[in-house]
Amino acid sequence: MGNKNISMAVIRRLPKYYRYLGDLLDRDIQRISSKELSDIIGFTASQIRQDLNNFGGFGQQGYGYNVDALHKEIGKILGLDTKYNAVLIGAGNLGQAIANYSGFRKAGFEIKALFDANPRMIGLKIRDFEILDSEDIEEFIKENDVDIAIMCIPKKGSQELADRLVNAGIKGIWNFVPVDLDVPESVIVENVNLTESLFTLSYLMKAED
Amino acid sequence: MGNKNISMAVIRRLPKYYRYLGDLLDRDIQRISSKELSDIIGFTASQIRQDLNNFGGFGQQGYGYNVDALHKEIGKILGLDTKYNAVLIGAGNLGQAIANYSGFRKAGFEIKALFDANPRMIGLKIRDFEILDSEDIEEFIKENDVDIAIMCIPKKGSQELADRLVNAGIKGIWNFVPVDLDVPESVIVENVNLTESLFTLSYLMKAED
DNA sequence: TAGATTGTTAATCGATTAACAATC
DNA sequence: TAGATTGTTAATCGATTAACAATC
Repeated sequence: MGNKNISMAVIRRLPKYYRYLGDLLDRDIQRISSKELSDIIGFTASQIRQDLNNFGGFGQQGYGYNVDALHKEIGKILGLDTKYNAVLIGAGNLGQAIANYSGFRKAGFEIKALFDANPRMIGLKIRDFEILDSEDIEEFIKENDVDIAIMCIPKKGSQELADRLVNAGIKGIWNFVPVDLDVPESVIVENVNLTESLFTLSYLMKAED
Repeated sequence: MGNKNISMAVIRRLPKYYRYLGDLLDRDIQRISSKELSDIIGFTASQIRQDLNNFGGFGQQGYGYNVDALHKEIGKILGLDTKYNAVLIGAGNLGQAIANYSGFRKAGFEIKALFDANPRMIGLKIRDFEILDSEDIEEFIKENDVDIAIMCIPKKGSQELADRLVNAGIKGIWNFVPVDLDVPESVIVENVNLTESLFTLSYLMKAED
C-alpha cells in the first residue's frame, strides 16, 4: 500500500495522538497547535509535526490543526474504518475478559466466535457466545471470512495452533501468549506480553530505590 | 542505585533474554554463544553482547555464556528476587483475570487484596480474596506495606485514584487504564494499553494489503 | 498587513552494527 | 598452541530535535 516505510516508533505513537485528540473533542476544543498538543501529550512539537507529515499535511500555517479533522484522519490512518472479523481462542479468565472488552467495535473488529479446547468449557455461554470446540477453528475461519485470531491459550501448543490458523488463512493475530510466534511475513502478529510488562515494572522499581 | 542510565530499549529486551534463557534451561542446554542466541532470539549477536555488558561481563572468551548463570543474573537484574506487596483495584472481568494470573509469584509480587468501588462487588470472593471497599485503600496500603497497585478500573476517576494511591505511599503502578497517569517522578508507572495495541494491529493489517 | 504556526530541511543525538584486540 | 568468542571501541544508521522559509 502507498506507505513509504513508516517506522514502528511513529506507528506506536499514532494511537496516542488519536486518544488525546478524542479527549480534546470531548472537551469541545476545535483547534490545536503542535505546541499546545506537545504540552499535553508530552512529545516535542517538532516530533508531532514530523509524525503527522509522514501521512499528509493536515495543518494550516498560522492556525494549527482542526481537532475533529485530524482525529478523523488518524482514525483512517489506523484503519479504524475497516471492518475485520475475529475469533477468540482460549476462553479462560483472560480470554473471557478480552471477549468482554468493549474496545473492539471502536477498532472495527467484530468477534464472531469463542473457542476452547477444554471439553468442560465447550458449550458454555459467554456473553452472546457459545464456546465452540477448538477442533473446528479452521472450518469456521474459512466459512466466516475471519481475518484475525485472538490467542489467549497456554504457551504449550500455541505455535501449533498458530500454524493451523495460518493454514486456514488468518491475516493477523492478537497474541496474549508469552511466545514469539513463527508465522509468514504476510501475517501480522501484535503481542501483548503481560510477563514482560511486569518484569519491566520489577526492574524499574528496583532501579528507583 | 548503581545504574549508569540504561536505555528503555535495553530494559525492554531484558525480559526477553530471561524468557529465552529459561527455555534453553528447560531443554537442558548449558552453554550458548551470542551468535547462537542471536539465531533464536532475533537480535544481532553484537546487540546481545552490548546489552549484557551494560550490567557486567557474564561471558567467557572462546566459550560463550553459561545459560543457567546468565539466566540467574538477568533475574537478579530484573529484580525478580525482590519481594513486593501489591493490591489490585477494579475487580471486573479484566481485574479478575489479572488476579488469577500466575506470573506474579515469578516476578516476586504478592497480591494482598482486591478492591472495588461497586457495592455489588464488595464482599464477593475471588480466588482467596474477598473484595474490599475501595474507600479503604489508603488505610490498607499503609497498614500492609503495599508497594504496588494494579489498576483495572474505568478511565473516569483513574487519576483521582492514582492521586490517592500516591498519597498513601504507593511506589509503583501497573496501569491497565487507557490513560497516562500524572504521578511524581519517583513513582513508577508501567502501562498496559490494550486499545493502543489493538489500534496498532489495525494499522498493520491495513498496511499489509 | 503582521503574527502565528506549519511543513520541511539540516543538525544533533542516541541506538545499533561492525570490527577487532584481548583472552579463555 | 590454535580456535573460538567475548568485551569494547569505532563506524553507521536512524530517530529526534532545531531552525527557518513558506504561507495562512
